[in-house]
Amino acid sequence: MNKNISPLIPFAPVPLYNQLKELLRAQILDGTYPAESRMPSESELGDQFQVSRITVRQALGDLQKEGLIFKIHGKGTFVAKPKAFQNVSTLQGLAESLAQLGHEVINQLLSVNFIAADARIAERLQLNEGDKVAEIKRVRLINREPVSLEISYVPPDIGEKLQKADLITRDIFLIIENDLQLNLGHADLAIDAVLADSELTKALNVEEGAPIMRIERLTHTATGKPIDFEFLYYRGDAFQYRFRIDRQRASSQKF
Amino acid sequence: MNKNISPLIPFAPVPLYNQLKELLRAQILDGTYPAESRMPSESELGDQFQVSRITVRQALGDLQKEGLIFKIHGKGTFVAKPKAFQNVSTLQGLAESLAQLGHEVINQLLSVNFIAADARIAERLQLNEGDKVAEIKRVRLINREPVSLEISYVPPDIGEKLQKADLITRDIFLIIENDLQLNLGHADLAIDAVLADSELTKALNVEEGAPIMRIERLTHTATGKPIDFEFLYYRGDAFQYRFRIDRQRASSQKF
DNA sequence: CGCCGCCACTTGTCATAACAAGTAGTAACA
DNA sequence: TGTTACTACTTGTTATGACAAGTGGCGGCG
Repeated sequence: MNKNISPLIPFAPVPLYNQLKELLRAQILDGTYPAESRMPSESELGDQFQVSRITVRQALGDLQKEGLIFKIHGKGTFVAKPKAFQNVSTLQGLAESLAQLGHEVINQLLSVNFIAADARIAERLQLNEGDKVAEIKRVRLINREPVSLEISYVPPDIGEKLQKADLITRDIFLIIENDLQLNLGHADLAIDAVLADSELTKALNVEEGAPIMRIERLTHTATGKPIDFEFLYYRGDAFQYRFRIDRQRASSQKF
Repeated sequence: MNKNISPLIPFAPVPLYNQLKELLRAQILDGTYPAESRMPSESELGDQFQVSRITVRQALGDLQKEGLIFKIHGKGTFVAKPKAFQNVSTLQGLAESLAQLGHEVINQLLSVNFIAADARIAERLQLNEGDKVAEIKRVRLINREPVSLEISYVPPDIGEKLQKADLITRDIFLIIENDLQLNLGHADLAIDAVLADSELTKALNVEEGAPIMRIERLTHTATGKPIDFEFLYYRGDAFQYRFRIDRQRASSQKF
């Protein structure tokens, strides 16, 4: 019954927080801490492994970056569900194709405003015209060059929580699924091409009238409730390549 | 001449480290700290803005995550070059298409070994057979499911530095370009299909004989020196889609 | 001249401590 | 009964301090 003896070795070549991180990762994967369950508090973990809270936070922070756990201020630390969002991936794929190895991808938060929903937004989110919605504007930078402007409309309660989350480095869907405890279901998309207006010229650093690809995306929860209505504007000249999606052939083909 | 008055406001609704992060980001972008230059040390920044080193490190850590700066242990903190790696992106693109919004992508470090180069590795890296090379094995997990095994061979000096870097959360090309100060040039690739052997079955959690797509990639520095020879093994069933790359057409096309 | 060791400086790790802020349950009060 | 206020818990932020470890320069010694 020596389970309480700390397996963490001080002064080892591996930092304490790394040892703790791997230990906790193993415990999460082997079911010691099941999905959705609350983990011990930071202080408890510190007592248990005889390390300071700073060390615990460093380990937990890394695990959160990996998506294995998530935290809620004032409540605790929880194990994330292994499931992830499946549906829009292939559509987003065509936008993200440039964001590959070696490219830095940064999200820049332009604004978060609470406005009255116009007819179209209200209809999509199943609200009444004039109801308050949160409008989040973000610019995605690849190689420090703006490539897309993303304008999202979400119900005000969701908007407030998103506002407090880390919209710059964390993925918006991860935040919705984990921190907000909502399961995402499907998304409807429409794609067309437009010309850059004044807002787009400023945000994307293109000339007025430049070709812009617009993606309209309405994301639903697993229960079918629309939760996130967005417009994604991509610079046309950021797409040097177009992809055609073919159903899988056997294998072996050269370029 | 009030430039030395700290613009950071304690007790503001925005945390100090966030204010500092944005301030430094602005200074980097406006050229106060040019690319490649060394920034003030953490202690100096702390003195300058009257905050503790922990706060400075939190701000710098976030900026490093964004790829704006990089640190070298014992030397200092440096501004990253805006430039990024261009060439292999489209090739990698076909592998990463699943790793889109809402999918958690984790790199798991299996092993780092220093071994004697066999004939093929030696030839590719322009070494002599039997010379020591570093072998790095990583598994890429998407949605907590293993999808690819990546085996990289690099010269031993590079390998040692990579070993000390954060291979789990940071991109290997970013580390090579920034921390190691090497400019990447082009990459040669070959793609074929193989059957899973015992190592692959274990690493990728597939059955023996399952179809595996293999990508052989030799990455060169800007000066043409081969620096990274890798085998990327992707689960065949992880590729529901195949892409064909076409040169850009004007715009506007439907799916 | 070349090598080695010391020293100053840097980032990395870790402890202790305090208070802010969010959450939730409970007790007191109207 | 309902609402408010308090309290105990959590994570978030920040300070101070210390030592480890990596880098590079400088000086001394062979």
